[in-house]
Amino acid sequence: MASGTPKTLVSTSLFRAAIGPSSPEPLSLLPPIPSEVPCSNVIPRTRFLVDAFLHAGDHSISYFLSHFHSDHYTGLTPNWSKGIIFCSYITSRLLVEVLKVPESFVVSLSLGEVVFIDGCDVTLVDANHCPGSVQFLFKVPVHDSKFERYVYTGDFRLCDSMKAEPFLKEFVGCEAIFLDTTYCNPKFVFPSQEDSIDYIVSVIEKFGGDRGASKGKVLFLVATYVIGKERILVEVARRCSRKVHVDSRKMLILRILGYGMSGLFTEDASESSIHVVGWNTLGNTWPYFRPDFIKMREIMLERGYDKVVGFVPTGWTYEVKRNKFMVKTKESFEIHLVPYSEHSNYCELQEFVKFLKPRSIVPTVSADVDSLDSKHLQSMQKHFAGLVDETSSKRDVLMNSRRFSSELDEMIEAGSPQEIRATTSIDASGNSCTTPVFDDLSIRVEKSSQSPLVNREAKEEALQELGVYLPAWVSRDQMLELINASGNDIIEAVSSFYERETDFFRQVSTSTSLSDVSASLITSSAVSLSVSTPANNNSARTMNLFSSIQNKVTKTNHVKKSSNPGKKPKTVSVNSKKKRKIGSTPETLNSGSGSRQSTITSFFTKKLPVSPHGCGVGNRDSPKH
DNA sequence: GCGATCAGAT
DNA sequence: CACATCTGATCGC
Repeated sequence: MASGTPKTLVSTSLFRAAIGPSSPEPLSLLPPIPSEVPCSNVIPRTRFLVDAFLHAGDHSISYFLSHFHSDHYTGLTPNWSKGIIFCSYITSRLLVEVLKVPESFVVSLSLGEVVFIDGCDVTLVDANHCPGSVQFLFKVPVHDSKFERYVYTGDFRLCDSMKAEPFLKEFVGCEAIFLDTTYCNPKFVFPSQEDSIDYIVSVIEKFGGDRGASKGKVLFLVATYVIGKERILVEVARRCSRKVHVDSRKMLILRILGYGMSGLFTEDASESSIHVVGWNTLGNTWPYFRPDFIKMREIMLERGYDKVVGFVPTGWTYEVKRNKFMVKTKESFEIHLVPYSEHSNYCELQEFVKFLKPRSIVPTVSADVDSLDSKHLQSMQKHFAGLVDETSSKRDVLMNSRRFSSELDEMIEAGSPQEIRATTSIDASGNSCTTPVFDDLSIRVEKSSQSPLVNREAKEEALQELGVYLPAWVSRDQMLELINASGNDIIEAVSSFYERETDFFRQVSTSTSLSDVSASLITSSAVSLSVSTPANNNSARTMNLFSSIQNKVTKTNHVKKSSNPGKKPKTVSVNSKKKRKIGSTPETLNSGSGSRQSTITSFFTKKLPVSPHGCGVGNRDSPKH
């Protein structure tokens, strides 16, 4: 199929082709989209579902997958038959070869190519997340030859090339952006990927010399998960001029990703002293990073080295110090926590929104609509400023939403003298997504005739802003101090606050037993910041940042002591975890017999024919219609 | 027994 | 809670 000319695809016809002569009903006659499908996964005015395969059903026949991470593709099985899955080429290969999704249901689209699907123009642009990750641009017709434009970022990390992307530019001022809000909080300020890679390379080179053969004394370990953060490996291999050792699992994935012939990787451990290890090999990251020096020693002895230097590239860290990388050391082991992220950080999210100037924002992360009841929502909205809780996903959604909308006040734009005012509208829970227009979690940004912000109100604004991100017990005076000390830089202020908290937590946690931690934390947090904690605040409220840690600790202890070995005492209301009935399609087309969730593990346990030069897999042409 | 889904661990 | 993944238990037929 020639490239260049825009393709025209109609999902229904593809679907028919895929499932045979018994054609489905016209789109308009499909059943309504069930209300339990989160709005953050449905493109308004369409039947398009994005990254929502657990919600697949008769109501939709066009599905989109932004990237190949399990939390986005769950629901896809070898028996998939509910509709066409649109994704990037790399993702399509992974779907077919790893998950064994029937190839006839997978359609890969090229980046930057406008495709006509079910009456809508759809374009893929790179998401700079993991290999194969894309953002979807939907141009949905409404009436009078007008369109609504939607950007679905999937998981993404902003980069310069993204802002230069012409297709994305055409979506400036779009109706809504479905945004990856994973790190939508100023406390997450991590450096650019380049800086992080620079750091890793510099550490490796600091130890210099012993490259190549088995004589190497220093073993370097890089923790990654199955797919993602390959750029670190590629860059390290390239810039350190040596191969990176991976096991056969990782190598198979890398082949599918197109690195098979790069010569950057080897399965022969003796060829390299830089080895890739599994995500949890070097330690656990929760609730704070605890290195596993025992395992490191095992690996060191096993592989015949004298010293081990590990890298854990993670975006999830309480380490908020900028330009500083945490290093854990013991004997001949050291682990570098490198704040490497494949999600956009707070500043980048701001920048992206500023760039796109959307009319509304729909958070796609932590938007657990099922568990958001209207009462809770409304009360949170009402007491919003005081209810910020870093650890609550429900609140995060609101907070981030709110955050963005107020952010828009400043960001949206420059030239325009008119103020843009944001309103967060939260509907009653019964709101159905059948007409997938915005409700629940989306924020409408509307024009208003109010006067612009007056300068002298700036301080107050900043204060409120800051209040959103700090625990409720921080006093107004303290916030003022933080603001002043940071030169009115909100992010700096939040950052320095959490820096102190984190430092303190670390001190305490290394010098006391677990059961003492929570008590110490409460006391010392108050002390360290000279906070006059209101007596009527309960402790959970008081210890905001670490409340979850605290809960975890106490809960764990409690469980151990109490007679409740099997089950974790959940306080979540039963009905909030209602079972969602996925519409089971009567058409059990092509379903052979061996139907079972194909996992990556099962993929790897099979012996795949490996081509002589390790490049045979995944080299086919894109399965165009 | 089997597949789909969830809870928990890693 | 959680950057993602996998195992085993449980649910439902």
